[in-house]
Amino acid sequence: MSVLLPVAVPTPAHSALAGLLTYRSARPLPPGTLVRVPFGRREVLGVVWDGDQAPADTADGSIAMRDVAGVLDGLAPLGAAWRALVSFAARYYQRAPGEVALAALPPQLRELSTAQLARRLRRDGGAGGGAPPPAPLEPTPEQAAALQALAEGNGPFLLFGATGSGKTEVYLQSVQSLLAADPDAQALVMVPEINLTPQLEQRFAARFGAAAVVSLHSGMTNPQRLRSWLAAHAGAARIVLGTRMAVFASLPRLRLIVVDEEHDPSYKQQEGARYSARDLAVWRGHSEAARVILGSATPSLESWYQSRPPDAATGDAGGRYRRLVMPSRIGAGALPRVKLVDMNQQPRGTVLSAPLLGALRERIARGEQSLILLNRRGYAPVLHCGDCGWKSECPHCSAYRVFHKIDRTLRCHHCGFTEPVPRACPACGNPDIAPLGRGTERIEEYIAEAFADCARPNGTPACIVRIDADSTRVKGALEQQLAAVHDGSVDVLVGTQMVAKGHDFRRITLVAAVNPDGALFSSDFRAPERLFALLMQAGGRAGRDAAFVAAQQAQAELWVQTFHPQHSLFAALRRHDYPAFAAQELADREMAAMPPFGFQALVRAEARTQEAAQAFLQDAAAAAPQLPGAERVTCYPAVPMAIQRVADIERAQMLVESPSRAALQRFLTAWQAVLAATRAAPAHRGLIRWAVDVDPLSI
DNA sequence: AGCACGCCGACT
DNA sequence: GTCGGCGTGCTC
Repeated sequence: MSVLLPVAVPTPAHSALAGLLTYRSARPLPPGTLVRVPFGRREVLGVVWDGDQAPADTADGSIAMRDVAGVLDGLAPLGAAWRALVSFAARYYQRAPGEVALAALPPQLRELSTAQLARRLRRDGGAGGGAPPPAPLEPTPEQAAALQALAEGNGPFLLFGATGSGKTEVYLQSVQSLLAADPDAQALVMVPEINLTPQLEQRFAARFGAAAVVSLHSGMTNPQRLRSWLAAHAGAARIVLGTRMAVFASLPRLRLIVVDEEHDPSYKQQEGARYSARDLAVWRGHSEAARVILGSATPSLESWYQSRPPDAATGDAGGRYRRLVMPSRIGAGALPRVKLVDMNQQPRGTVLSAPLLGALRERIARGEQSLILLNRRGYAPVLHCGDCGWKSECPHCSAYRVFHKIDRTLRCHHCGFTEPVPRACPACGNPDIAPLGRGTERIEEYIAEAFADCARPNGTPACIVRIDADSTRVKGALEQQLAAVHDGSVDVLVGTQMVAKGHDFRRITLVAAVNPDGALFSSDFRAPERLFALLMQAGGRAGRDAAFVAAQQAQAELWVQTFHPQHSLFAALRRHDYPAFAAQELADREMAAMPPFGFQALVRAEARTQEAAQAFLQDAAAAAPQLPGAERVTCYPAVPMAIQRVADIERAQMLVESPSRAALQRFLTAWQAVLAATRAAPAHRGLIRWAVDVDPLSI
């Protein structure tokens, strides 16, 4: 006598067996139980899933079912809420439930045998524990108002707080009142980067005791991750602090989710199941009746729009989030003065303008620190005429076409419109047109030369340090370089956006963005949003130490060198006015039916040849118009990806768009089978793989 | 994704 | 003659 069980196993993303598999078991096992099951020639970890009758494909006896090989007893089954979250994520992001489920579990669980796990559980059994008496801080009036609104409403909340307004203290006190009110409750606190978890962990551990707090992020070793995961799953950990992966933590008594810096792109997973941890956090909060707080000084336009207040004049009922505002900086200096340098007034080819150079030299002479921000993101190149300002806009879209070096074409990644690269500027005939931002490779060398003759107050030469992905490749290098900045031995710090995040450079009084224009005119429609956030954040770093700034009798400054000083982004930046920037950007997005007013998915295909990759996408789209939802969905032509070839594999993509999220969802779900069938057709032999990215961050 | 099976070039 | 290249096919 045996029972049949649906089991989520890590099946490959796009194979015929994308769903749950059926196994036999000698005894019934509740959903959520972890099991080891034979799969082909190996044995894998699986999760018993929901549904009590055997799936149709196993009922007719055409598939020989195999027996569950082992049960990981001793571990409480994963809860219904967790399974619902995984099911939703798999459905929404178009992946197999097993793939999402197994990716959400700590890797070491996959390797541990039943006996090893039992030993492990005995050892870690006593982890966790009561919190020591917490020491609350007196909240400012703004914080008190936010906390009261948080306590009274259900959310989700968008906490719109300036850099230095004390958002973290609001998180801490929200968690604190939750833990005090409910002795079992758990809180999940997410941050974008691994670098930020140790700092935040210290603050939480200081407030709640080290035993109550565990971390979950990819920088941990597998045993550490397992330990944290088990503590959360058992309810021993009251607070889980982690990066995007933590959104899938098993938290049986979850009551509060905080997403700090909610606008940060690193909340979007960029491989495998491409989920947005911020969006899943909102879904999870709703599903488990947990309060959700999204916090940012420069919210994502999605969250900002979603938190708009009702408008009686237009009859707009408002967004689903509740917006809480904390505009004041505590204990920090005034916001930095913004200085725009019009690069049109500078000699051609200027890297650092004379006024900026002068300001930097002054700081060195006074013994103050400066931060120079380089924009070196791999934006898909947009062509540009240095004489008349022409840029490679798409005549059919409000998007910029991308320069493809490989076949010297300009392609719109939105609608697919393609032309050969013109010989000369179509607007003014200048033959010298080039990708925007060309020549920036030399910036770092130039900066080193520019300050070679500069001396600090004590006469020693100025110290210039560069921090970026290259200079920090060696483990510990970042920490070492940051320490040098903190102890004051560095005068000018040169870096990419990674230095602007989270680090508190209190003695920096000048921040300069020397080449931000690429983001104003980018093929990526979210680039302006990211630039604004970066500049606001970097500016917020400057002059945080009010006493230091006052002692220097200087106001912190944020310098921006641009060929477009009249751009509305800079006008808003000058006033530190995120709402004005967001209003303008949202108006543009609405005109173009882009997110949050439209919904997108991207299908990517990889093949031996570009033709094969595109043909697959075209054929799959050609077979799509009858599918449910298709009447409200637009499939654009397939285009080569911006980075067209990687390791001799050609890559193409197709944009799929709809004004309705539900229609897009229905369409994508139905389309999976078509894509799989298209892949299987003999005509598409050369195709290597394909994958769907729902709500892509860039197209 | 793994991990097989299967059919063609340079080695003991 | 084998060892090993990676093409393609399967996994309840």
